Amino acid sequence: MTTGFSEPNFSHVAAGHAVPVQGPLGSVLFAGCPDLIGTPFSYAREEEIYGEGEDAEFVYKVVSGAVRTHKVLSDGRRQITGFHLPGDLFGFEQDETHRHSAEALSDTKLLIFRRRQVERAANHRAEVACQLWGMATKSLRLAQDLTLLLGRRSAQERVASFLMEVDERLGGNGTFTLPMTRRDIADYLGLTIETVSRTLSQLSDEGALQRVGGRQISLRRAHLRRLVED
Amino acid sequence: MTTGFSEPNFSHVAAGHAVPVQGPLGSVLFAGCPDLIGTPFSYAREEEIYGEGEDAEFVYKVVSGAVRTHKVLSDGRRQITGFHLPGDLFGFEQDETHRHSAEALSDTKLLIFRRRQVERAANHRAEVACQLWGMATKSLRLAQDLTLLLGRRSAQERVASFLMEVDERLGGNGTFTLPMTRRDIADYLGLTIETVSRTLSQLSDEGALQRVGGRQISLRRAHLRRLVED
DNA sequence: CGCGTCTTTGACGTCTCTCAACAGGAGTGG
DNA sequence: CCACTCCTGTTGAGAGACGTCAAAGACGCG
Repeated sequence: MTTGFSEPNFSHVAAGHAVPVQGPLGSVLFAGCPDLIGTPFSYAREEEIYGEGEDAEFVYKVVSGAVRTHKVLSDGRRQITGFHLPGDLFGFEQDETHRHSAEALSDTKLLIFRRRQVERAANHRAEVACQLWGMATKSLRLAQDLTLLLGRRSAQERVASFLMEVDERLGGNGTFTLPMTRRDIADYLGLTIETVSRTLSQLSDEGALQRVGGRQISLRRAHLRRLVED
Repeated sequence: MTTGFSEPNFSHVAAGHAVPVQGPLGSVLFAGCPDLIGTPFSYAREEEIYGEGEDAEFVYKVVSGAVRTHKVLSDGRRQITGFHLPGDLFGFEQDETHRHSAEALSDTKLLIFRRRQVERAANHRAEVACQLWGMATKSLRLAQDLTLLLGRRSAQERVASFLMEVDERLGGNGTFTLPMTRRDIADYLGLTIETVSRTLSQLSDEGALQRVGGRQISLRRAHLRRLVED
């Protein structure tokens, strides 16, 4: 099942992390709209891209690196609503302000678009509006998958499901390095870092995966799949 | 319980009531597109509108009544992903099949649109595509709010937040009758019916609300608001 | 009135959280 | 090269919130 990574939002864009980064002028985002050329921009690890409540002036597309978007309560509880990898578009809002925050997981390159320009293009070109509609629909489906995960799945199911999703997004060969900390994982899965850590140890003991250090993981996918059957 | 299987007999209904189309909220859906006239259709309480995995041939707009959409796991665990009230559009998918099920909470009237027709209209008219984009974005925002609720809020916060949301969507005067069962509430909030019931009793004991029978509720909104501050 | 469904309440179990200590790496400076 | 610190991750013990199981009350409907 899906754990809510936002996937590349336009099917004609090459899928996965191995997207060849086209030069800023070669971006196929909003193809056919030469006026919608994104501006390249770089962010350092843990750098904030925008904060909740700020004016939503720009829209962002990941070129390389990774981004998380999240919401926070006043007492510090945090819920990550999505991880965004190369090819993903994020930061769109209906209102004038962002309803969540966005930060770079690692050193990250983005393309930035002026929201007003994108909206104007959508108003005039059905093709662009349909792309945006499709993007929103896809994000919605991912959010609803996450809803099921958070509302009805155990800690073990959440972690197993998460690992399989990461594997898929990062190449799907069963071996990868987690690009985020335990805290990010916990705040995405609605758990604590201790529960995430314990669950990983338990999965390792059961032979569902092998670990090298904290981040590098090899999955036994058949084993994991049995744990999250729906 | 539902015995009647809803099989939208299109031509029959269309013949019966070819009616001008306008939502009760006054919004005209797909204005300026006379070819996008929805067909009225009625569903009984608890009747299935469509099921997970079925072909997504139609899109639906609520005229009166209420609808729930949900996902289920093979062992019966259920997560309601949304309640849809008059004016809401639901049932749109990116793929060819529905990723969740939809049922009528109470006797419900809908407008049914052929998905292909809507998509064709969106492809030609930026105005229509923008409407669809806006509705999808609104649903997305609600889904992300639910994500935070499920991932990081206590049972009391979930129930209190839910009650305020229902109040708002049902007029916002603080007194209303819940249109759904405890099971629906529980499956929406990621809790059990016992926990929902106990939490309601507790809120009542604390003076945060008053109850008449099982469904009718008067909120002390100032009190409730303190419980869900973010 | 009788029956089924929905809701409430109680007793108990358990999964996850909280609090706390410790281990392993990476970076820094002596 | 080693000592030190910071940061992330792991593990343990105990607590607490919510779930499970069970029974009884409330409500609606034929």
